Amino acid sequence: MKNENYEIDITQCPIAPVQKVISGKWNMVIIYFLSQGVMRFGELQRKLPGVTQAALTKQLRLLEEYKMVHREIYKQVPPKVEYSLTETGIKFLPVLTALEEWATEYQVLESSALS
Amino acid sequence: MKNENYEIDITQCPIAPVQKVISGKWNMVIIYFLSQGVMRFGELQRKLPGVTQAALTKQLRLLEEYKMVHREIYKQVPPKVEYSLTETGIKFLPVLTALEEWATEYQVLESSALS
DNA sequence: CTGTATCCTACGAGATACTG
DNA sequence: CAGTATCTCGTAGGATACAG
Repeated sequence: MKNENYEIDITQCPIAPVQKVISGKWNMVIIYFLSQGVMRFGELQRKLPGVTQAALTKQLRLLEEYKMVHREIYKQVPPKVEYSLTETGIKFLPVLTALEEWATEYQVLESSALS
Repeated sequence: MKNENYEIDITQCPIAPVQKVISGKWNMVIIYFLSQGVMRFGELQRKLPGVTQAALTKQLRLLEEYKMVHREIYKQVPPKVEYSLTETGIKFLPVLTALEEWATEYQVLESSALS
């Protein structure tokens, strides 16, 4: 009961199955920041202006489910939770780097060639 | 009136501004298929099982706006429209390749390490 | 501090029917 | 063939309040 409702099953396109991982408003941004090191919930939230606790939590749970991020809970008061990339998440970084490079170029285009 | 309503403006994360380009259910898949060559509307639709004309059209218009795809209209009856990647779109391919590689590995994980 | 639990709204995207 | 025009629905994601 995890991807039964996900109708994209195209054998012709290898990226279709992982489309959900890269979608989502904050996914990539979260991964980006986590690539710089382990972070606590609050830290992460402060990095993402405009995200609400509820939204951030939901996104993190998703990324956890996708095995992208690891959640380390410290049993203490006040609570402390640290997020970090998993092996799979780390293997994803080349994608992020490529995207980052492209984004930089793209921005140049946007400010020159576009209206 | 194009990104005024797009509140992510984080200077700290370079990929935030292009997040919209990679989101969307079909964007990446479309780019993937267009990377294999110029395609007509109908061809593209047949490649994407489950997509409706309305949805595909909308996505293509978006990708056009993002300067990712080029739309070539042949003034004739019946109409013929060909879609292809722009320069920006082609520069994006490394990202797609990286994602593709990762996706392949990821699939392996999903079928072995996951329940 | 790090969450849940609701409520609410905007938007993506499918279904369907119609046009040049 | 390649679109538009509506309608509808599900869901992502914001606001807010409360909890351990």
